[in-house]
Amino acid sequence: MLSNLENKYTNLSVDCVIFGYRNEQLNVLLIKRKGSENFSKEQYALPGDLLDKKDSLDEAAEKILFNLTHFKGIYLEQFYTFGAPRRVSNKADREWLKASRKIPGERVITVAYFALVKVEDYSADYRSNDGEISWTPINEIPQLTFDHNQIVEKAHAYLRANLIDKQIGFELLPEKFTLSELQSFYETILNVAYDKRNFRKNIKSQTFIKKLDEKVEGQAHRPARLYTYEPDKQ
Amino acid sequence: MLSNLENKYTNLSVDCVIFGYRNEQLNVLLIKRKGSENFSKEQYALPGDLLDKKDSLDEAAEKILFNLTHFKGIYLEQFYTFGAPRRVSNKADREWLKASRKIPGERVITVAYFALVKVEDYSADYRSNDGEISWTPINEIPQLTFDHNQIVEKAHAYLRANLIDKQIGFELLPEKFTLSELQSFYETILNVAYDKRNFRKNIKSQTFIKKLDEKVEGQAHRPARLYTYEPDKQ
DNA sequence: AATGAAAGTGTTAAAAATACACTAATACAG
DNA sequence: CTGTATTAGTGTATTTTTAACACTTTCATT
Repeated sequence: MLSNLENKYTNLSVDCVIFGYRNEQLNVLLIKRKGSENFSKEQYALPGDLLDKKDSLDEAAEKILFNLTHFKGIYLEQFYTFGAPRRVSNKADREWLKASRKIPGERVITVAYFALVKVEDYSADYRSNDGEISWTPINEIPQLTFDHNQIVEKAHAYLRANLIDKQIGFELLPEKFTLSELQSFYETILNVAYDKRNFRKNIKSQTFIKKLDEKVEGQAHRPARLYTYEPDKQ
Repeated sequence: MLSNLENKYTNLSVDCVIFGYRNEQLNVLLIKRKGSENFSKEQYALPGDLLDKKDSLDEAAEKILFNLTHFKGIYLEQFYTFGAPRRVSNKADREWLKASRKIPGERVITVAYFALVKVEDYSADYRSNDGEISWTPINEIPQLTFDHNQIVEKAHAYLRANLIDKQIGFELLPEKFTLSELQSFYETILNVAYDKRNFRKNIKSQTFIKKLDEKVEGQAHRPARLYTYEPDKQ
């Protein structure tokens, strides 16, 4: 089910770094490409596609995301455009390009997007046309095709830099969370440690975090109160 | 002296929002296009060009900047890529494209850069191939071609958001400045007011602002001490 | 010598950030 | 049903940072 080349730019693509939080770790969605006739080794890549001539950049990113997750309305933001002339340089990358719908040899400029999904909402059943997709902890990311490692790195830096100010962390957390979970989440992603009482004092001063009348059940210790994120309207 | 079309992408350009600080105001460098045969009204635009197939994005931006200012080593940063399919939509823009080296009708995606120059270093004698260039106060920017107004707006927001944290303000100020100038500079760009004593106390606690043994001369009042910016090495 | 004009300076109060240790609620094992 | 293990939840005192506020100094000009 290859795309019609005529409708696509051959030198412009959109790639997505899709973050999810699971098992107390930040994860990235990667595609495992199957080996081709000419090139049998497996390779990992970011989900992406050549830009359709009809689409805006945002639309292209939304489509990539929808094709993988069948979700709409996910947090999505453009963060950087990569275009070194020798992006497509190594042999394996060229082989794969030859075997796929892209034109080998030409330099491709890619507009990189940054998506945040709540993994528990996400059904991992979907497969990309390009291969299997899987969550990979950010610290265990293998060598990726092209300059995708560099793209992930920049996305990661962007996430950290904006996690608190832009309140985007809540796009990664489930609807309902305990304060311990929230603290551990920030600590993991920012690689810092917070004092429990100060953290909670701080959270309680923020109007956009609402205490619910619900508690976690079924744990062999004191049940934790649940909270939810409600962005301030105005 | 039109560029050779064969060496350029027809659907990818780089545009620069070049900021300067003069007359106590933030200014942007604009190009005034002369009217063409078919279209006589003057138009203003950001400096930019189609991407050369050999250049990286950063190199392309450097070239645009060098052609205008004959300076190298200027602060330059990519900040966003614009690519709505209908970017090139209005009649005037199409006329100009037809009259210039670009291909009319095709959608152009532009990678926007953000440059900061010290205007007193900059010789305004140079002319672009596209027309006269001139500093324009940010509050007096006319309607620009394509979506350039939107690009300027986003660059402006980016400048404000990063002015203090990234210490980029010093790229706009002269080498030596007084604390009153520095205060007024921040107040102008951020549209805030600072208390003089608190501002100075704050500045003096920052290691990267060095007091010089020099004072401003020739003013009919107490001469102000000069300071300079020295980024912390490490 | 007097005037005008901007430069320069310190203290106090309020707010925010930090450090720190015990009690409470539940499931489970015995 | 009692005790234990485990995580949730809570308050106060100290330090640091930010904010408010008005007068004196230094020069050029008349």
